[in-house]
Amino acid sequence: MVPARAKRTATLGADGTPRLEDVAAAAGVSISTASRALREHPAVREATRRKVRTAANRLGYEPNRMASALRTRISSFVGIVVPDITIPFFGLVVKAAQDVLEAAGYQVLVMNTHRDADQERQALRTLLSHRAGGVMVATYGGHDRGLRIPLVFFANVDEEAQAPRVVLSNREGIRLLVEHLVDHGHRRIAYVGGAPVVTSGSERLLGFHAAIAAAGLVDSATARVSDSWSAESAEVAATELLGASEAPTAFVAGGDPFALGIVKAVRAARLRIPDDIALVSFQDPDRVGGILEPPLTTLEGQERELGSHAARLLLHTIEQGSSATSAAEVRLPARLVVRRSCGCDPALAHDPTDL
Amino acid sequence: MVPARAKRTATLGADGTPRLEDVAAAAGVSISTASRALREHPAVREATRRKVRTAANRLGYEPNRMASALRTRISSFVGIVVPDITIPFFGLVVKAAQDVLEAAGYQVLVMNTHRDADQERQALRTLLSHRAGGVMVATYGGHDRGLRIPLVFFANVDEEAQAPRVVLSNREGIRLLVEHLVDHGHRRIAYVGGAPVVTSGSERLLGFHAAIAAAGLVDSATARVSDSWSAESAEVAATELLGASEAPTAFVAGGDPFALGIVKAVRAARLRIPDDIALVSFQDPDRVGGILEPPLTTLEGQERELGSHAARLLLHTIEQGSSATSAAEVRLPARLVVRRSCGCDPALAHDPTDL
DNA sequence: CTGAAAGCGCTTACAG
DNA sequence: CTGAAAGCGCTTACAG
Repeated sequence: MVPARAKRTATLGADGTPRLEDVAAAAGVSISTASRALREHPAVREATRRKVRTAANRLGYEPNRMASALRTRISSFVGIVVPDITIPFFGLVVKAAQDVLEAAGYQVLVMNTHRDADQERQALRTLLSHRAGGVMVATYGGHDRGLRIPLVFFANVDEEAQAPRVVLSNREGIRLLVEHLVDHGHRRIAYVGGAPVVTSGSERLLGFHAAIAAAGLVDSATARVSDSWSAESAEVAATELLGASEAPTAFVAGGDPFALGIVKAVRAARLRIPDDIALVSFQDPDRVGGILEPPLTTLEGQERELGSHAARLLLHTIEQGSSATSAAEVRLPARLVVRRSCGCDPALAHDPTDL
Repeated sequence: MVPARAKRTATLGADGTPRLEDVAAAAGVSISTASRALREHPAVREATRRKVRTAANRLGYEPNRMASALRTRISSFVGIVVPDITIPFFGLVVKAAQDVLEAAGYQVLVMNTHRDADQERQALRTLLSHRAGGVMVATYGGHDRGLRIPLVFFANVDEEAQAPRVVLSNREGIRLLVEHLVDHGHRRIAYVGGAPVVTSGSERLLGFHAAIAAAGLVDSATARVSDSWSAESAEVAATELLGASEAPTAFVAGGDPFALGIVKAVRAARLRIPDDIALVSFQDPDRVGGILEPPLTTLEGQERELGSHAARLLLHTIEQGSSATSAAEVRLPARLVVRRSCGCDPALAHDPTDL
């Protein structure tokens, strides 16, 4: 004879976790009823619901989302594809996106591509194999336009693709930076930024050329560009520019690593910022604030806005189904944050034209 | 009559993606054979294999990993639970772990707990519902000891739990830092670090008291502690300590935000590092290097080692099954990196006792 | 070497 | 209000 207790012990699933079947058995109802009760289906008597919930709690039942996703065809995943999650900019964007995506019930799969189109392709395949409900990507060119997943681009975009996107005001931002230097009286302004192989590289570079032209300055080979987005490459470029005969009096950095490299080059040349050389940057390498001396005049960081906007846009795109594949574009406005590296003393004046 | 082409067009699965069934039909074989062919099963004729592969490629077939995971009971997920992925320390650890985990065929689900035990519990439940094969956690106390998932702790550990762990040499590291200051001749040394609610907080604090005692110094309420791990809290604490009658001549920071707060407090007091006040830190807030002036004497960063060790340990634990739940502990050795904030001039001498 | 059938853990029309 | 049955897309003994 089997002891009474043994009858109570549920026969767990083969993987050791209790299944719906075990909950149903423990509650003395059918599997269908157990399923409905747990998902608050209205057509379940309150008493039954309670019985089932109690059993589920007692067994520590946690529904298998792989199984329910398979059955309902509702994915619980969304992918985010970035060059590298340890780059602070992307880390912050991903975090902001993750917060809204998780609130919507999705689990986020973050994939790093290391700025490599092949790895991006691979990441997208992996996401497809997990039947991600949608994907956010900051592209390096590796996505396949025939991909059958709702997709939104952020930061780095494939211009040709028919997909919604949310981007920074790259050109406009660089223009604000250049104009500010011009207001300070600078005429020989150099640019060090990312290579135009990706949106953030190309739009900022274009923006620099346009702004220089608009200011009526001569644009004489003072733009340097790097594939690696490294401080080292920027340091080399800035050192070279500083050593030229007609050396620049001011630098525009096309991103935080570039600003850092420029700072190092200027220090190595025993020059001072802003006294000898002015510096403004698209992004601030000193994200926590207060480390870098002097603090940099930059654009306002918009990682959170970028991430949450892109996430909401993706959610929207997923809901739409494949019906409306309009290529909505959200462009976040650029705002200048004046600090000291440009030559301003924010404590005294906010408008550099007052100087 | 159906046109010939229609017969070729596979009937896709209800979610629009081709299924194994579609590949099989296109290749003119059974579903079982298609499955075997795609997974390189030896008992499949080369010609058949080729037919199937061709069909799969033509259709853009990507196996549904949810379905295969369900069938094989082999999870494709592993979870990593951290306080906040945007904290550089955790970002780097996660990245390193992700690299080894992905190489082993897993997808990584990163969960943020915001230093909240309840959110940690919730994260673990979510991971369970996705039938993660294992979990790496830097705990804030929210994990359930009855959790049925292979688990390894990293950085922040539950001492009571029976689980493998990989941690920094917190005590030893702080001792190296304190001893170095003592070698510089300091006698009034203050500590600002994290609250002892988590391993990195408690072990470092304990390490400070022990090191001070070992050096024969008086330990007079010069240790300040913060729950928030914020630079702001450290700035307040350091300002207070600097204003005291017997003000410290040197600070030990229990983590990077604390170092930053101390730097700010010292600057605000118009004191210089290291001339007026020496500073050493468990971690370097200037991760890219070269921003902070003077560069900080710290311990060597071990994020990559921590991440990859923990990942490998988890992989090992998963393989073992539930059989061997030994609580292996890996403790990474602490190494001092002498820079300038302690008073050393690394260009002149590496051994401070030479000064 | 290949195929038919069972089953992983769920959900949901369809009956009752 | 509840249950039996089919099926999501796979894999894998079991026959042949």
